[in-house]
Amino acid sequence: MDNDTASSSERSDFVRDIVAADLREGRIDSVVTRFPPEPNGYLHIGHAKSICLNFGVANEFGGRCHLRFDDTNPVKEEQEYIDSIEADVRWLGFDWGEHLYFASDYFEQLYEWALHLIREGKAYVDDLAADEIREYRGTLTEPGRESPWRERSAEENLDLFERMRAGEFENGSRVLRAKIDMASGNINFRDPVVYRILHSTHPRTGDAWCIYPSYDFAHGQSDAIEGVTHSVCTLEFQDHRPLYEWFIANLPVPSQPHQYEFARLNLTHTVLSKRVLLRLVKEAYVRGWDDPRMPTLSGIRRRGFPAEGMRDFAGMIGVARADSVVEVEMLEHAVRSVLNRTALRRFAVLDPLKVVIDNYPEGSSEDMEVTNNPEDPSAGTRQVPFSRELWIERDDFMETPPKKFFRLSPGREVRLRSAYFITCNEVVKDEEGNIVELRCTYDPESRGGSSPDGRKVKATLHWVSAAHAVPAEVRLYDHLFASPFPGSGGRDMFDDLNPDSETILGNCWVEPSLARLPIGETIQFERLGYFCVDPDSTSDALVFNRTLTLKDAWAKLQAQGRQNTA
RNA sequence: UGGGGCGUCGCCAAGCGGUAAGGCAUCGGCCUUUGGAGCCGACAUUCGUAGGUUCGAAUCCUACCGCCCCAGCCA
Repeated sequence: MDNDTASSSERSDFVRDIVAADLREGRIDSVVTRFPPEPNGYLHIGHAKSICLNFGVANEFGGRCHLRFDDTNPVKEEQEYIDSIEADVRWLGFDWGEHLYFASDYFEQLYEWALHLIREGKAYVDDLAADEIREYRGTLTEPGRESPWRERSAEENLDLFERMRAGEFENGSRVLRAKIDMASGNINFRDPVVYRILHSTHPRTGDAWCIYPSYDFAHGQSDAIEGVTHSVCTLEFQDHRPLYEWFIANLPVPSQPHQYEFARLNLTHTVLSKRVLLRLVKEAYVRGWDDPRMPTLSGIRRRGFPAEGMRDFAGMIGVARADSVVEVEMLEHAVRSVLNRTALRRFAVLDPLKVVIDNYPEGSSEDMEVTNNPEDPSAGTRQVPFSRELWIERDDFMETPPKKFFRLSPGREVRLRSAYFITCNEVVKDEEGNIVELRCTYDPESRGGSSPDGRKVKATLHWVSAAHAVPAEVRLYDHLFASPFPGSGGRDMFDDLNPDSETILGNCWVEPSLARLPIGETIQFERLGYFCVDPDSTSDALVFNRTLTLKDAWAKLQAQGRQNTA
């Protein structure tokens, strides 16, 4: 398991500080954490932060991390989500070993503990309807009122609760509530609901139960059962911590876990909300949970992001308690940095322009040796066929080049990467004046890409031999949301969706070796960006996804120019 | 206006009484057979504000200001 990237293991944060101190001062013998997803959707980048934290801490301190599904609400949960979550955590690079658990494994024990509370006079069955409970709860500034059913006898409560379990009552007709303090400033203490009636089939327990524990009643006790020492969750659960502790203190649980909260991840141009992601999928704004534009782990995987980049990112952003919004550029940097080191370089032309080399022998071809990865000599070289007719990128040519355009133009000589120097002599156009072909000559002495006379050239272009190239579809991706803060300023988030988040190019040519690239491997199209094969590919129809562009100084210049003239 | 949190560079984030790490972004320069990568340099006299304690404060105290979370039988 490659969990110890430099960035994550060297960094410290308040959670790691607490764990280190607890270990050092003997409060615990070994650390136990858990990642507790509810299987009601797919995991996203925000979850990755939590996964890296929980598994990372366990790995670094020689403890263990459990994967526990918080499956206490059967109306929203599905087996599909359980399966995808397991696959995503594994993909991220973490291993829970034998420690796969489900809150539903503890339903019987939780039920016993509910009985315990009733016997102690610390819980009661309430007949109030949901809206009445809300009314009785009071407001943020006014205390609540006690339910008329609050003082039932333990016997009556026991009888009613058993009958709730037996299925005698309808959904919503009664709940079990902890009896704490209706006047507490902390609303979680105003007799929180502990069990509700839900006649619903559960993905794991089927129809064995029709009452289900609430999050507050299930979570801490599950931690206690598993011997979790540090129960790490996000900030919105801070107010629940006193309740978490109340249950632990009032129940005969086998261990004393503690809860710690950190700030959840927010990313610019991105929405990390299961509710919104579910809507994007259900209302077909995207093609599915694994659409390459989705911030889900399955989405970024399909997009070509390496798990290592995701982990490095988690290490870079740190863990703290202050609300924050991380710029996506940081994630993109982490991904590019891994890919620059590992991705094989290949040639592909996305918007082809024909080049004919007049002085190159007709009908012949030769193999050029091309470096696979200049960052990694051990990646070796490959042979790429070269011939008289080639495709180059349309925007690598300009008939009347502006000041800082270094690429090909009439009369100008450039290098074809790892091949020859060529000079453009003639621009061929159709009746409408569109450039359809460039007539060029090459310098046979410049084979490999340098001239014996030491002649310099200002640009290097990528190319593909027309006779050998393989056709492909290439899907370009950009931020799903055009605004850095979707939905800010009172706008509807969905109005901030980027209409150009996906651009499909159907007329691309890639070098022959790409016909056999396996799904899941991300490579670099030289000078263009990182790409991977999409699972939509078939043996005779290649489809590539653009993972990320390369940083592009020329594009930036152009953008600035456009801004200045606008 | 109840309760709980948080405020250090454009964005993350170290710092835990001894005189502001690092990363991303940005801007220069070098180098380059990817306008990629790499390299070098610049980038907070100041830590929400105002007072106080101290030889010394981002770190301690007080007050104020701002932002976030909580009124699901969701998690």
